[in-house]
Amino acid sequence: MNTNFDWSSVEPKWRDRWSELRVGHADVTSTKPAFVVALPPPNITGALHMGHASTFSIQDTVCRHRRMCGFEVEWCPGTDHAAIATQNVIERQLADEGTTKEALGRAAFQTRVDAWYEEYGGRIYEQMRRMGYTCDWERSRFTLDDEYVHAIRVAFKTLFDEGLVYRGPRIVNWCPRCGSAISDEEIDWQEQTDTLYYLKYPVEGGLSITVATVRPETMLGDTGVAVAPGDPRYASFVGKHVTLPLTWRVVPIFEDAAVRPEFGTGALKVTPGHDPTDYEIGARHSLPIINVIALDGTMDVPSLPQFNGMPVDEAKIAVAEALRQLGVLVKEEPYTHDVGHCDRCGTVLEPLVSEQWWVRMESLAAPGIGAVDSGEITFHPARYTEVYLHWMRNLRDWCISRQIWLGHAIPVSTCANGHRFAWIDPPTSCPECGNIELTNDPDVLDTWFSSGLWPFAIFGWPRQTADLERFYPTDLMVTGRDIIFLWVARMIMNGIKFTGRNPFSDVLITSTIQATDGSRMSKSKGNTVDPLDLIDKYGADAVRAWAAAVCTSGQDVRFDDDRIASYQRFANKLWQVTNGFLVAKVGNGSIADLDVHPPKPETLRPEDRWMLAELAGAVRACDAGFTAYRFHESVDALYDTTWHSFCDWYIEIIKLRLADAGDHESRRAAVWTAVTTLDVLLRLLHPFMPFVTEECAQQLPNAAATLQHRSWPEQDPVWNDATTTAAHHEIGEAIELVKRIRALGHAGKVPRGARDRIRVVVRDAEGRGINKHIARLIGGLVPAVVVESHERGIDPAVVVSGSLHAEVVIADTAADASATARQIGLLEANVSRLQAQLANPAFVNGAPAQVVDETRRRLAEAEAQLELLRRVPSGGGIDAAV
RNA sequence: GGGCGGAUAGCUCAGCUGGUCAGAGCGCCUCGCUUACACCGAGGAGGUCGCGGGUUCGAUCCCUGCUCCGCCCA
Repeated sequence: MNTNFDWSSVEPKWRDRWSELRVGHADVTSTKPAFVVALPPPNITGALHMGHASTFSIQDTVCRHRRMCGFEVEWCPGTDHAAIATQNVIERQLADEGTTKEALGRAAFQTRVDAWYEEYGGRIYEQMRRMGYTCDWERSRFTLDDEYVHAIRVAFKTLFDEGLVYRGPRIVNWCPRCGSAISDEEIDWQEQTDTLYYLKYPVEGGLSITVATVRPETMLGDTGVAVAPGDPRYASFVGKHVTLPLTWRVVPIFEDAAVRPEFGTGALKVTPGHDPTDYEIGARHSLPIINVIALDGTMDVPSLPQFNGMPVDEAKIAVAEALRQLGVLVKEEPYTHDVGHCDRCGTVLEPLVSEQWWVRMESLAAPGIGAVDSGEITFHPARYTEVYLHWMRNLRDWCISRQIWLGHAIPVSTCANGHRFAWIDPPTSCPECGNIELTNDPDVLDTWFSSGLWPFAIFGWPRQTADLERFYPTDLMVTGRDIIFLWVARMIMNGIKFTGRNPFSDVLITSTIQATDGSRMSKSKGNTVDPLDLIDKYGADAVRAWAAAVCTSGQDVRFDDDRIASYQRFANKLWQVTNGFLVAKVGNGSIADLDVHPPKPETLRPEDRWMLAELAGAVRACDAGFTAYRFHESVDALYDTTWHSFCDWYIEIIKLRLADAGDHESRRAAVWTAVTTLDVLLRLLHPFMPFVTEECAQQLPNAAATLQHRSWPEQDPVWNDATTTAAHHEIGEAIELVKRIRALGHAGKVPRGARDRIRVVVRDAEGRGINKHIARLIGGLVPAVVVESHERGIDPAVVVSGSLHAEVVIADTAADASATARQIGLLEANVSRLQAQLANPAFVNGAPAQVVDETRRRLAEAEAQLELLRRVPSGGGIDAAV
């Protein structure tokens, strides 16, 4: 018989149960207050990775919590068509088959895509179910759904008609492999070491000026040389002209603030056609733009056939060599810098000017800034507020067109008469002139354009659906910080623009999961961790609890097997105390035997109230964690209370009472307290560890079909009343005393069967015996016999805890004075420190009275304890005090 | 170049608005297979809280400089 928690058999059972009960489904007609989360849609053909596991787990935890708090929770899941990523996959497949998408044609290519979606689509949903997520699966959305496409077209047409979307030539980040523009936010910057070339250009009047560049091949497209304003080295050059070698073009020297005088020589070659900064400089000085690099990443310089058609890498060498021949290349040195790569395929990006669709951001950004600036939308942790605002205040127009085949076609057509118009339903004629010869725009939309509509498009916008009415705006957005710009910002701007409302009120940015060594997890490095493997190894509960315990501090988190394992052991501990102890032992194997009629408060023993007070603390800490989005505080408090307060102390304390069948009233109070405590803890833990808590709760009396139907625990007045507070203090002292007795070298090592060799006398501060109940309780916890007095002439070891102290004697063994001596040493150090503090008039006068009083109290207590420890062992006459 | 975050026990990390805040988990050492749990229990060792200044009666916690990591923006 397996005596441990077996998640592999328990998890499928509860997944099915939650599904049957439609736990995740929200009733649009419910009268409960709504709590809504829009799941950031993962790629439809992707696999669950650690980033998903952490952000999704937290969303599920919050949703489960809110359900128990009485909210109608809508957690709407969905998937993204991931155009570039999917197209890359299909293209690789085609390459393996020795063909290309162009050879295949659009229609056949689409068939391949559909087959791919068919085969792998929805796989991630299965993986999410394995994590125990309670999304509203019945409302799941896909960004290629007809209804969603409709929303995208309406949004686009609105922007188009208002002039907020335009088409025009501008510099873009071009991926030669994908054959498409990508946005600034999709650049993967990688550090690499190249050569910095110093080129000495002739200047009119026999002078020369030297520029530094890592891209000599672009000099074929240079149209100027810039220096920093007021740079004394070049003051006399400004206004003169340079004759560029090779092209023999004559270009001006001028000043521009973008030039960093300390870089290179302080003179910058300006290539508006192939560098974003240069493009802006060129615009400021009306420089011509010359394209010298084609869309396929080869040189496009027909007038220089020796370079024309050459890949840029080769051209760089060739141009440098040609310049060297001319004596223009005067110096080379290694140079390390960041180079932009396509974050989808890793190809080095080529900045170049091309015709694209753009969104004017200014008027969209302003209200998006206001919503966060005013506090209507709150970021957690708060420091991301500034990150967001800084980005929003420096927005450039957003390139939304992509030259790929897969995705949402840009809903724009042009008629034979040149009228260009946006449409919602595919048009048959020009709305302006009726012409029926229409040409559709060949580009597709950036996927972030479509997913930026997510929080309202999922509920049917632009139609005024019941869902939209009920569930929008949403409440919480949980995601990683890498997509604050790509996504969160766009959702906020779009939400305000199209619905007039903020799409959510709170944004929780979770930490990034790093590899064990602190490096970035990536497939190419081969250091990724598959969450499904973790589930197999430790159970979904452990993975989820770990995610919650670790992923909300805002700091990056290193993956840690051992830490996850600790939550797996915790799940086992919960299962053991429930099934192995309460049900099997206390209940004699049957729930029915767990007599849990509420006892009269006066029959509760101090230790019962101690447990309830600890429980109250757990509820408070757990609630505080949820409120502040600091879930590790919740998890830590629940872990500690469950394992240490409940299992280590309370259960151990009541074992004697439970064994005493004669005292029904006491037994009932203990069973009730234990079951009540466990029931509350299970409910508190359920959002974090849903499987094991369901399994355990099912073993308790009056179980509901699922903990999701139970209410969130609220504190009972009894947990916090004066009697309980006093009991908490009293038992706390007793527990501390037990720890100190155990810490006596001998006591800890005496075999349990020989406990009568150790005798303990427990007394209060005045040296009187303490009440029998507490004495018996202590006796049950230490391997010793508690007696009323020692025989004359034996020196006991003494330990002290608050108002209690214990004198310990071990038969046939000299008293271990070292523990006592050590405690004396600690107390002496403490006393002198506190005395010094109180002797300082600046402290007594300057510190708050409360702090001074507390310091005095601690000093008095330490002195009293010290006095006791010094007196008793040497006094010898222990029994005289009785 | 600008900005943000981090530097606390051997490891991974908690420590919210300065006054028991020096903690947890894992690892390690010593005991114990005690009738829920060896996926366990009891006990223990281990840190001048990166370095230098400063503010304060008092700083891991505030300010400043420095060093070393990581990230973002340019």
